[in-house]
Amino acid sequence: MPSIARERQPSAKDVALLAGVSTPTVSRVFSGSANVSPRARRQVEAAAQRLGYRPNSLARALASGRVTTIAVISQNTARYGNTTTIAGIEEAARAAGHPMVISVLEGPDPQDITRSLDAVLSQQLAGAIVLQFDRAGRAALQALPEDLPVVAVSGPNVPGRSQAVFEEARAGEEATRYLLSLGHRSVAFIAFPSVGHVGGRVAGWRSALRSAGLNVPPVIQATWEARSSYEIGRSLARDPNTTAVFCANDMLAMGLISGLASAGRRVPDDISVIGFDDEPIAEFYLPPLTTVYQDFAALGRDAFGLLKEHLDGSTRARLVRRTPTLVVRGSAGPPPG
Amino acid sequence: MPSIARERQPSAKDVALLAGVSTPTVSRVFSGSANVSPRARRQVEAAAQRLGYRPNSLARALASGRVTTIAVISQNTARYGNTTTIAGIEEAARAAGHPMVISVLEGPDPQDITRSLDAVLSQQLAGAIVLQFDRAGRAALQALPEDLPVVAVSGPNVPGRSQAVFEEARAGEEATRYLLSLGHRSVAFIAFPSVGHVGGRVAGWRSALRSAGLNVPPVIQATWEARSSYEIGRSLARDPNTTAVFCANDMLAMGLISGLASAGRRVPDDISVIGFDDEPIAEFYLPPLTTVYQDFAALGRDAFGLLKEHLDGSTRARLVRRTPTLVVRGSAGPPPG
DNA sequence: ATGAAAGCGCTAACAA
DNA sequence: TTGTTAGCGCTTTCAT
Repeated sequence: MPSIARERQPSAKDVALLAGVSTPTVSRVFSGSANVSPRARRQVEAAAQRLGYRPNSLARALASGRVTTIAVISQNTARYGNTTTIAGIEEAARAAGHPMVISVLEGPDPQDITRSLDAVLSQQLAGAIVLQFDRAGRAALQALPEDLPVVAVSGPNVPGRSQAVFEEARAGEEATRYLLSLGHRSVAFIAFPSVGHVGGRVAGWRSALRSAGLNVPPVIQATWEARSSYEIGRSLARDPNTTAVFCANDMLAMGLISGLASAGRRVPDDISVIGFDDEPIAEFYLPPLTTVYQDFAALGRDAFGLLKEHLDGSTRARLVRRTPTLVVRGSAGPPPG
Repeated sequence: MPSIARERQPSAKDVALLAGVSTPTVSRVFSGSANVSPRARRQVEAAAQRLGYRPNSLARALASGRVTTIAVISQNTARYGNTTTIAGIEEAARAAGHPMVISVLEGPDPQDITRSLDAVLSQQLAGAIVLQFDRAGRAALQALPEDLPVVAVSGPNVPGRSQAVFEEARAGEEATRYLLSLGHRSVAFIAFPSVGHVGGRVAGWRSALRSAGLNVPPVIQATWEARSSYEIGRSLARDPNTTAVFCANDMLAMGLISGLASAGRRVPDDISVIGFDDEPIAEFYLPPLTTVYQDFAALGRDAFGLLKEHLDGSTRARLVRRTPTLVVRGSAGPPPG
């Protein structure tokens, strides 16, 4: 465990000495206590300024038992949804004065989880936000101490914990119905790896198909990589029965369209494709992607808001929902012929 | 500054009591000291296990004066390059046992910088990595204490500090020469907002044009948003003289192509476009984007490696370079006619 | 190899 | 309003 010792920073004692007061007074000034004479306050502030004093937050947390650091626990931080959600959390946390550490889970195995969590828990957290976009998130959620304030983001329901989610099922239904309304007789679904439950998007797709009295075809399984749906596109190109595909996210939708194109099939003329997420690039894809917008940054802010309620003493688990919205652009149209 | 008090966690004292040893012995066991009898070690480990003891890293850092947390300082965390670089840093830091906090700069104004930095510096950092993809990074770099181990990533040269960079100029030159070799008589350049110095990509573009004895047209200024290059595309569509465009990143390239398409101009038939970064989607864009690959994750790992050298005692500032590589796909071809 | 004592920089409880 | 004293949970001497 490496580290280096650096030039000593000024302490409250140094400031106290220079200001001609005691350390607790310095402490009072910096913790915003009212009970300080204007004179003492002035002197302390001047001294602190001169020395470049900054309270040591470690010592502070240790002495007071109050800790403000929150952790964001996630398996992948680079994918669009994760990234944007984390940025939303960070923004809200920063505004509320909470430092944020990021803890990346190496995988869904119990050992990985335990190791990652041990590392972050030794840090004395005020609370944690767990991203359940991946499978590891679920496992982590269960391994976290009961009495630690925790909020889950997305994923399956977590009894007893606050949670911020999108109403994916509704959106999935809407997207599927939209495709149906265009005249398609069936809609295929391409899924990314399951998060350990029936995702809302799939559920919505199924239910829309069923309410329309249609058969529910088997889910087409992809990975998280656009390449996987590219390959799927190449084989789907040979299947004249498939006229509409609903993809679990934009990356898969774009990979699919690209694969389709490489096999000579055009979107939306030959086949319609809908994505999910509305990544910034979706609007500028060719064709512009019809997709479902989700405000990930707001989801992240929601999550922090929920955590904050617990930090402020609430013990009630709350569920906050956000509604994704269908964005109609150019990748879906009527079936050919 | 909110926070909550939770159930007391077991301390070294509790473990010591249960194990029938003193606290220092517990400390020795957990800090991997050799001078512990096998018997004591066993008892301590058993007791710790039973109590679920985890050393308090705050107290540890405070008592030892050794601190391991590193900070990543950046203005934007959501853009592709930033995200991926941060993931690379995180990966390397995690492997080396260093917790990582993320500190987002609100803007390039001195007050913003000071505020953000104060918050993160009060946390007793072992070191920091500053992302200079944005302007704020530069300012932050200068505001950081001299004696804090710091490494800069990308951006202009920083005397006295270690730095991990891409050889952008070389790559920019190569991309431009490639366009020229296709038969284009000139190449336009679309830039994102300047980071306060002449970016390597622009420099490379200029130098390639000059060596070919060509005029250097004015840089076309865009924002970070694809929409801005989309608009540029719409107006460029009316200009028959422009047959090749080099974009400072893939987002701008895709926005441009989309804008061009909306005005009826096709890529690469009517006009050639090259991007920079090779985002995962670039390969699946239509047309597949010819671009310059940069291994951001490796850049992040490089940066941490550099920081680690300083944490291990080195005071020598080192520069680590990585070579981007041209990836030829379908968005650039010979000029029309 | 181990324990007693001191101290990291701060805040809390109390007294004045 | 202010200072004194004690203590947060750990590590570090320094004895033994």
